[in-house]
Amino acid sequence: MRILAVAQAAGGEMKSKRSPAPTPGKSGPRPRQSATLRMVAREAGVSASTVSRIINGTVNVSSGLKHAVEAAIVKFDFRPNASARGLALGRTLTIGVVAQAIDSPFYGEGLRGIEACLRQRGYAPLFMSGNWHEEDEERCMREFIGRGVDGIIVFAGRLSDAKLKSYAKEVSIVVTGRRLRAPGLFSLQIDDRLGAMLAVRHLLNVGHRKIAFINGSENHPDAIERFEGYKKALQDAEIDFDPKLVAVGDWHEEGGVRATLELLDSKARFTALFCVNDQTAYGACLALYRKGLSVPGDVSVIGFDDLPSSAYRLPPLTSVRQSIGELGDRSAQAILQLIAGRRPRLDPPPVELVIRESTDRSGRKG
Amino acid sequence: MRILAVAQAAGGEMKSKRSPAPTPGKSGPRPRQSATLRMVAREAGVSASTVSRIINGTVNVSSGLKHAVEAAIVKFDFRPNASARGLALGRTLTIGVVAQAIDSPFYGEGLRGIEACLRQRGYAPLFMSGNWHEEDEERCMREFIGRGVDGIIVFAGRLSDAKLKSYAKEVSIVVTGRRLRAPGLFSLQIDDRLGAMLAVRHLLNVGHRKIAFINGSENHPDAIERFEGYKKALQDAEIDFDPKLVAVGDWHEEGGVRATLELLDSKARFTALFCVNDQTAYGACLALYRKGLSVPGDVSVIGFDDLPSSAYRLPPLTSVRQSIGELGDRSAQAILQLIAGRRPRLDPPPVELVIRESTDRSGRKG
DNA sequence: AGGATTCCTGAAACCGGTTGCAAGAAGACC
DNA sequence: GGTCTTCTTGCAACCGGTTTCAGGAATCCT
Repeated sequence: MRILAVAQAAGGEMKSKRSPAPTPGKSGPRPRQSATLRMVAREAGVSASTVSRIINGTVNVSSGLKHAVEAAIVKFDFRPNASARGLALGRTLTIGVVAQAIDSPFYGEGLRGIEACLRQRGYAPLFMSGNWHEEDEERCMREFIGRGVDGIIVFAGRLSDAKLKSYAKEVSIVVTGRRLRAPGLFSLQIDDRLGAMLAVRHLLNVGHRKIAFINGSENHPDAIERFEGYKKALQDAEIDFDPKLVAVGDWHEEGGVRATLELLDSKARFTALFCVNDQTAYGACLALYRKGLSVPGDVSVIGFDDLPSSAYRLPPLTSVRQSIGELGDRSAQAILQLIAGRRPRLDPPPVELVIRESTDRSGRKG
Repeated sequence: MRILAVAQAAGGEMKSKRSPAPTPGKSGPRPRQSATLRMVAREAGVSASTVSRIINGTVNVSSGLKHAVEAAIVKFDFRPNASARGLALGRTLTIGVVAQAIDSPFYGEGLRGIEACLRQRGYAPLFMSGNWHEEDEERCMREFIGRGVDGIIVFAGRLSDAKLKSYAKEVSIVVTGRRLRAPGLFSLQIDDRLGAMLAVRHLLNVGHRKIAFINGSENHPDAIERFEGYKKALQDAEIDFDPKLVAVGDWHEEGGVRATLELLDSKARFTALFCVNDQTAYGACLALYRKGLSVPGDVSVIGFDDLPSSAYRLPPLTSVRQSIGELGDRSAQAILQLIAGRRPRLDPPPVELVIRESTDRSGRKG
């Protein structure tokens, strides 16, 4: 009799004291009665632990039971509850990703790389945008930590180094776009300086001497590095740096338009224009077009990033390729290694010049 | 004595039988000893339930305890464990989002709208890409359900209606890009047909009679609707539909290039070109340029989507604006309403023509 | 003042997987 | 056949919040 009672209790037919409604919504969502581990166990006539072990392959189980359990799993279309598993394991198989904007060819490509790599390993990315505000980024970080992500990738973020190091005490972090060393943290940086030098050297090689530069925001690390590269390449060619040939945009098309108009309105003369990124170059081309100048006839234009659509611009844009997708992929690899307790040994993807049709021999205005 | 023992056990100072290592990795990740509810409770000298109630504002708590608890929360920088909460509540405050590609101006904009709306309500989006494969999308759906997302947004997906309806039995679903009714499912569709008609009517208004069309994939619902709109507008203008003026691309720039070259190589003559989306139009412009044709001098080109960068093309592209960000925002609203058990009553954002410089009066070849 | 409410708070039972421990079964060996 | 291993398997105790239930205090009523 007692045994029967126990079996009944274990059977789960018994009513729980708690309200059985899964969610207490007003008119209430649909039932959503997904199968649980114990239901599968009962169906297969084994204990919950056995089912768990079969699913995870933790230890050997006799093939008879195995088949029965597998049949039950299929029958119920059972999928383990991720929250429960996360709670028990202390891992969520989720990686937080902070980007500045999801809609942006630049970030989009990086996120694709991250997602592809993570998914392959059973992880999923949780994305949030920082919207170019440090406070927003910080909110993302706290949200991620609260959600118990296993690691965080900060893709070209603005958080201060100190803040990042501090967060790295709580969770593994990979950050791109800066060089930073700290326990639990790994950084992956494209060689922006070299990329900028490649761009300017190319312009020099085809005969340009008056090369203007449109920067992104002035204090952004990437911007600083690219500006440095620009100056260094000029210096190597023994050309004096002229501050009047520099304007500041905003990393977007609109800033490129504005900065280009500024340059054209100033007395400064130039035959080539190096833009801090492709979107800025798009704006620059439009501004030049509006002023009746042709690219590359009157002014050669070169960008940085080599966004997918740059190959389809009119004219196709010469640019410095930094494989952002690849950078995303490596960031993902790095975070997984970091989580596994290993020290990542990964180089950032290389930069290379992609010559298309927006740059040409020094034009008539030279 | 017994009481003491109990207090000790509740105190948590006692060693657990289980391994205390949070994660059994090889050299082991960092400790990650985040505070728990009970630690906070002990610090404040109250029970765990009281802390939980204060955090959630479930019921009133005397202000003395409240202050003590709040101080303890700050002291430990306590953030409730999302897995545990998800397990207890049966909700994860996470919405799965299936898109075809994260890197794509089109999807990017939609995802931004979704994220902005969800975040505001305390939800976070879990993104996965379907990569234009139905099997991939299905994998996403299963993954999401396994992770216990509270709802899923399928952004312009390929899953069959039947599959979607079936998934909708397990979880709330919002799908864009098709018209579909089912319990637990809500669909939001841009009026593609009308958009296409607006585009073609504009071309007709400025005098074009030979209007070619480049489609996306032939069987995609959006493509079908836009094609229908194209034919309807021609019919309204009493112009015979000519299948030789239709080519098929792939929604991307490359397909636009190929299809345009096909059209040019065929004997068919046309003075205007309506492309199924902006990316296709970008490719078309490049192909025309390669063939020495000017836009809009020789051929007028019009796109669909009005991607942000279309305003910065050379020439700036005339397009049909469908506010994809807005569509994302409304999808997010809809899924939250669905989850709350309410029936969403939302219209898709309107389509409108944005006239720029890639379309002009019928050219010389007319 | 005494009894009936109402309010606050803690103990304990969940949510659904995972896993240490030990008992029982099966196989190995003398 | 008996003893020692080695496997397989179930029980129960976790993971960390949430919530029901009930006890005790405070408040209200006549």
